Amino acid sequence: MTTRTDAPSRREQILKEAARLFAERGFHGVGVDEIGAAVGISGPGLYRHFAGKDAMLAELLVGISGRLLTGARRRLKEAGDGAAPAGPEAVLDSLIEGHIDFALDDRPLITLHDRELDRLRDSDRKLVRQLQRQYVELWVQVVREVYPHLPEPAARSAVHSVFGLLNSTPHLARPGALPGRADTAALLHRMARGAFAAAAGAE
Amino acid sequence: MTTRTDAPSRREQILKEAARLFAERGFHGVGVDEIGAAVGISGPGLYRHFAGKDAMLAELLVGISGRLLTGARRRLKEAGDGAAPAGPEAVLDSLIEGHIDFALDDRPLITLHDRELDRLRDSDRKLVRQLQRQYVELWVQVVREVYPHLPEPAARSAVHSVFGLLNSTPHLARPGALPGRADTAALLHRMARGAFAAAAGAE
DNA sequence: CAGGCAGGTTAGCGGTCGTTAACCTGAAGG
DNA sequence: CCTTCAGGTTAACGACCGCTAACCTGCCTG
Repeated sequence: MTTRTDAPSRREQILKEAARLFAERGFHGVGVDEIGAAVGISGPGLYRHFAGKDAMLAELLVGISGRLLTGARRRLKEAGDGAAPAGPEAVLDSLIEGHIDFALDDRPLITLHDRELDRLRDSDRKLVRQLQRQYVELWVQVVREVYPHLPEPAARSAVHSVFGLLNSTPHLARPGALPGRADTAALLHRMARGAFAAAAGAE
Repeated sequence: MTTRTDAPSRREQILKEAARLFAERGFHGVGVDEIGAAVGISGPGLYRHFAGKDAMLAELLVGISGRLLTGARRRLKEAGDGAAPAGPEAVLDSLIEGHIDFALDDRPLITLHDRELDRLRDSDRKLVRQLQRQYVELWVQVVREVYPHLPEPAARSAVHSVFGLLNSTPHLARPGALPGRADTAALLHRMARGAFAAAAGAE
């Protein structure tokens, strides 16, 4: 059978370029003509695929938040399966690894994720915030299993701060001039664990 | 003599409100009429104080980068003075403390600092980037004094990541619902030190 | 008291931008 | 072969926005 699931399908092509442009110059800083030009069509042709410029941003942000959350849930469940369920430390490592993969592979989306949220319609913004909140709470629970005496507010602050740390990848040198992906991922992972440990240390 | 250095001087008032609005809705998302309204005058009255909207953003970003850098240099020098010069660990703590103070006191500026840089004229952008680079290099040097066996590229990445961690404060709950300023500062400080230690740990 | 100037005001211009309207075209289907 | 339709095109509209022009006004100063 010839089902080609890898077809980039124009729609996804548009979303990818739009994400890049929005991340580079901000939502209001990019015109629809530019987005069209980036995929080889021009201006209003985009309206055959999306209801409007807002709809592109909405689909991007909902998609990001959703994928982050479902990925985290999958990792949590996988850790719980198996004959010997993994300890909370392994689950935390898995969450960190997943977030790093995302931050390294989809830099533009990471940038958009906490930058253009306020440009959404109320309903979309609520949805995205809800997904984000669930993602955070999932992390908070795991962190508190690893460090049981860390109070919940401190754990939540720590999670947000570690997100800030992991999401700093867009600032880490433009092309591949830096120490290779694997090394960067390892460094970020170590720092995240170190930050959590220190958060739980003196409190 | 009657020199009142505390006069909020309209100009600073405008800058403060502009910073808040830019941080909330993005540079392109805010109109000059809104900025004017925020300080009680309306629209074009701003042009008595600034050459244009771009000039406000430029002054904000140059000001931030400059204050961060001069603050860090001052702390470095103060540590070197005195009969018993402070060790590198104390200097690093001082840098972290200064950055946290800034992040907690000027949230809108922190947000603008790495978000709207590309909206500047070439000359201003170069200046800001140069100031930022010097600030980063200053941190890198101090970090490498504390952890001498940490290679420079890793140290630079670690510094950027810690900035991401410290600059996450805008995401930490809107009003003062969270655990008080001092506790937040202490938590961030601990996490930053833990992250650096972990960065130097396995490499 | 005259004059200048700092610091406002409103009206309006010129450009840009998101969106719609109207039209075109090539490929698939009966 | 005719129709249909997905996926484009260009033209143009309406709104908005940054900025300028022209004018006003109270305060300081000689």
